[in-house]
Amino acid sequence: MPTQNAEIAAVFTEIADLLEIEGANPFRIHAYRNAARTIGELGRSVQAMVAKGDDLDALPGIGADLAAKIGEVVRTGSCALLGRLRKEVPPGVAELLKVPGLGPKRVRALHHELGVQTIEQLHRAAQEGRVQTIPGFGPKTQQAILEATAAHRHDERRVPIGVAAQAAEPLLAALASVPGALRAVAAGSLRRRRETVGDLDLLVAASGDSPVIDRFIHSQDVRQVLASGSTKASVVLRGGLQVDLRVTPSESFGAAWLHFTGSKAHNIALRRMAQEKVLKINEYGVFRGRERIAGDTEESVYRAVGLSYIEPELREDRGEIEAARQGRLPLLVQLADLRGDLHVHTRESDGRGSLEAMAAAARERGFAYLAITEHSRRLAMARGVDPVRLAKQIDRIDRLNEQMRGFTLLKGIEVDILDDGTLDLPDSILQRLDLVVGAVHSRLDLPRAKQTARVLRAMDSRHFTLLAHPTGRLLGERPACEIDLLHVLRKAHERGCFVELNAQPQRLDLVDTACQMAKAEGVLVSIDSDAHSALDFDHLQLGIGQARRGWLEKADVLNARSLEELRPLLARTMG
DNA sequence: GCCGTTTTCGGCCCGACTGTTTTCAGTCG
Repeated sequence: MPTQNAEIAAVFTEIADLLEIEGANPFRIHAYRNAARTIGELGRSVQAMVAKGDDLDALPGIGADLAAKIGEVVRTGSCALLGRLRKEVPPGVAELLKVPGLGPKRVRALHHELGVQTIEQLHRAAQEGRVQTIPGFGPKTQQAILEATAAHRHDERRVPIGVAAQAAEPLLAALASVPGALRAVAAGSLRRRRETVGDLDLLVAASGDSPVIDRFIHSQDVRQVLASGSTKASVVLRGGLQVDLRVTPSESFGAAWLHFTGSKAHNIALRRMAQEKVLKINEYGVFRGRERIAGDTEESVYRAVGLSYIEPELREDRGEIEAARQGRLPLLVQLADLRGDLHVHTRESDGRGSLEAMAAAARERGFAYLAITEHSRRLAMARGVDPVRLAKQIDRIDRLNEQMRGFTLLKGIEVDILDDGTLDLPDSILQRLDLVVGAVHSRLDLPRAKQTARVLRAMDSRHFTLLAHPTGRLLGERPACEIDLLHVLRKAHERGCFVELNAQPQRLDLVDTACQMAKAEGVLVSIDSDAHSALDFDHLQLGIGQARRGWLEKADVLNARSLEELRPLLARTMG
């Protein structure tokens, strides 16, 4: 199997991490990170480009040196620089960078002064009070480290769904091409679109003599084979992800898919229903006595127990079985329902595409509108705009809109909600916009009452339209801030404004249960990419998955509205 | 390490906060 772009990106990311701990030139480090991002987001296979002899240094941020290193990684799977760095920095130390509050300097100090090499050891050192003995570390830092490492240990094995989905794609393609394989699909939490995935569960329908398992365990991506039999195999990929593969005959495909999709709680509830009807469900089908009465499709299994088909995203035993029984399952929102995107950046702030390029990309996806929402001045690092620059962009958008037919750019801003709940830009400029997306980027550590009051005050602004990434959480990196979401949602309903489901893979903020809460409170959810390049529109698929887990239907989604329907909804908040 | 030149070396990412200081280093977004 090919060297994935993601693997090359991982090599460069690791190099950057290790260089950082060594205290290398920050711009050199940045070059490696930038290259990792470019390659990770590239729509084409870098390996294929190397094979064709394409000029890699034509890619932005890739020069002669990095192009050569890419070639090296494609050929050998690694590169000499990484090998050298790994010898100099013990394994695990780079992991310490993931602990919130720890950067390269502190990691180096912890390693040199205390010999700490793993998050586990760091946790113990903090518990034993050794961290605060290092110069520059005090009791508060030690306490913060203690809490952060405790949280980190909790879910360290799960990967974000964006990563899992990307890993699954080439595996499924390879499996489907094995002789005798009829169909290869994802199951498990990936198919249920959970925001993080522990193991990848893959299912292949194949004839009995198909060499699916053999090909799978001998593929280049596999680092370790944990188990391998005639119908299932478990392996660990080079990236560390565990993959469980099941092979099933096609007559049992539906039952197997249902079984391995789960969730466990959903399956148990289903089997209980079947028992009442004197039926038995397992991964091979639905049985009455010895007679197999269903199982080739999932629909047939549900039908056999008197239920309509339940979408995978709902299969959590959170009321979906009762809803199916009563025929009141939601008709879940789909990617194709989205008519536009209300949170997007261009290179005017920290995005990478031009206004025109982002508009073209949105249009290409069949969108009717796109809101341009740069950061505001407070976020200086992201080149946030001040009123003067924003006014210029407004004029540019007006001119651009005059040239376009059937597509509209909306004038917006992702304005910072300051510590006291005021907005980072004056009303005089906000009133010229079609929508104002408000976001918290600082002081995510405020106590619940203060954080809530801060956001409520921001919503009091007559121009406030949409609350971006409402909890600020970053998967595996930063927990959600303390905030009373119910209170915020009720305020949003009262003010006629909206909340966002930010579809960035590391955010997916709101969580599924909060989507349900928004729906219950009558607050429309905007599913936005927060795109910083044209490729980021792909993230919307993840947002849709999350929304579906939150039982959202087309009618619950703000940007599933046509422009004509959207305008008055935005206007209502702007008066 | 890349880039863009006034073509071969200097600029690239900056403001605010926190905790630890006694004037600032480290981290974050």
